[in-house]
Amino acid sequence: MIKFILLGFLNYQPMTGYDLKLSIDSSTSHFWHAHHSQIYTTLRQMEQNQLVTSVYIKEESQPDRRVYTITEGGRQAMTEWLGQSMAEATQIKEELLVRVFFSARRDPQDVLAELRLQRRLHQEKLAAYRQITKKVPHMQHSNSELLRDQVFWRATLELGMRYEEMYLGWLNDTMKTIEGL
Amino acid sequence: MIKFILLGFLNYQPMTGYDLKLSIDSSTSHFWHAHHSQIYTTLRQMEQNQLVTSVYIKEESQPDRRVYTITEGGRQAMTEWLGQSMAEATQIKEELLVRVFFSARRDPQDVLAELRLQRRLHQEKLAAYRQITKKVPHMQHSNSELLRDQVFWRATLELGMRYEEMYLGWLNDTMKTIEGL
DNA sequence: CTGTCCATGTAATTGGTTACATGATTCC
DNA sequence: GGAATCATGTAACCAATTACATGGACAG
Repeated sequence: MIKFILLGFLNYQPMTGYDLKLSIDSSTSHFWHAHHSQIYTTLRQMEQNQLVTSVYIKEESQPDRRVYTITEGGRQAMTEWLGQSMAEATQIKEELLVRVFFSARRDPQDVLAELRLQRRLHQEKLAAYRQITKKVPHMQHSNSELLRDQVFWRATLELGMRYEEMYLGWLNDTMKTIEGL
Repeated sequence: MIKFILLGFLNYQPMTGYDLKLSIDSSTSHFWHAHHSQIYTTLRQMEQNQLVTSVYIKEESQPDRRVYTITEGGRQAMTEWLGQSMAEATQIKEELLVRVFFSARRDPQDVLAELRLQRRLHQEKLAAYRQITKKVPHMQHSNSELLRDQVFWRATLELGMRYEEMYLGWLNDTMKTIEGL
């Protein structure tokens, strides 16, 4: 999966592993994150499979960099991947729900404390999303290609925000239910 | 993670790997699923770590079964795990959002078709959740311990439903946005 | 006679996380 | 003097998926 995120970004412009890590952290990490170790190793694999090429650039007074460029084969692989629609809905993996599921025998006060902590964390996430949304419109007067991209980027942000709002509502209601026990 | 789901169920009663698979499929799979291969191998590991014990039961005219029972150590491990609250919010992994993020250059009709397909899948999920909720109240007149469990089970179901509703709303709105391009 | 249910496992591989490891520059 | 930024990698490990493998009972 991370392979296609890397191809997606390299399709815009050549980049180093480090740049890619920054790009991911500030955009797709909300729905798909990666550690630098995985990024570097995946890029190497992709080079072996001729999806990208790389040049090693010696710098003075700065660390050397390895710049990756997407190949025609890489573009094809990306187009092909986007070409066939996902045929299933993603299955959720939520550790907190596992914990809630088995929480009947726990001290309700402990459960409430945990949910309160989660509420704080999700409030922070929501606030972070809102910060990003404020920044995106600044690019409004750019070319139409970027404008098109922004529509789709915003859509992903939008889901992130609705998710956090939904989650916060659920946390509050669940806390009320537990208080009423 | 799957370890604690298995401990959680075995805390109710002794079970075989097969039973555990069925239990997971009909309950926690909405927020944490597992293949039978993982369940069987994890149970073996857990036995080595003395969290569970097993007895092999020879059956006639039915397949033999291996019944697992939780140990005192297993109970402790579960209590300890529940004891320390999660300190982070779970990070989402949504393949569809990766696809949407990089969909600006795709034919909008293809994107719309994909989202429509997703809508159908999520509608089915929501319908399935609603079916389950209808069945749970049947156990209303059971003992208070089970009743307490049900509160927490319902809470997880509730998040599942809200999630699907939110997702469907987002799909519809995103489709509208794309149609307007 | 075909498919589904019951029931259990192993093996291979991929994907992802955590830890280890280095080193210069710049800002406070 | 210390922390943060830039920049790249390897190694070990754990978790999870997919595929391989078997076989009787029973219902349609």
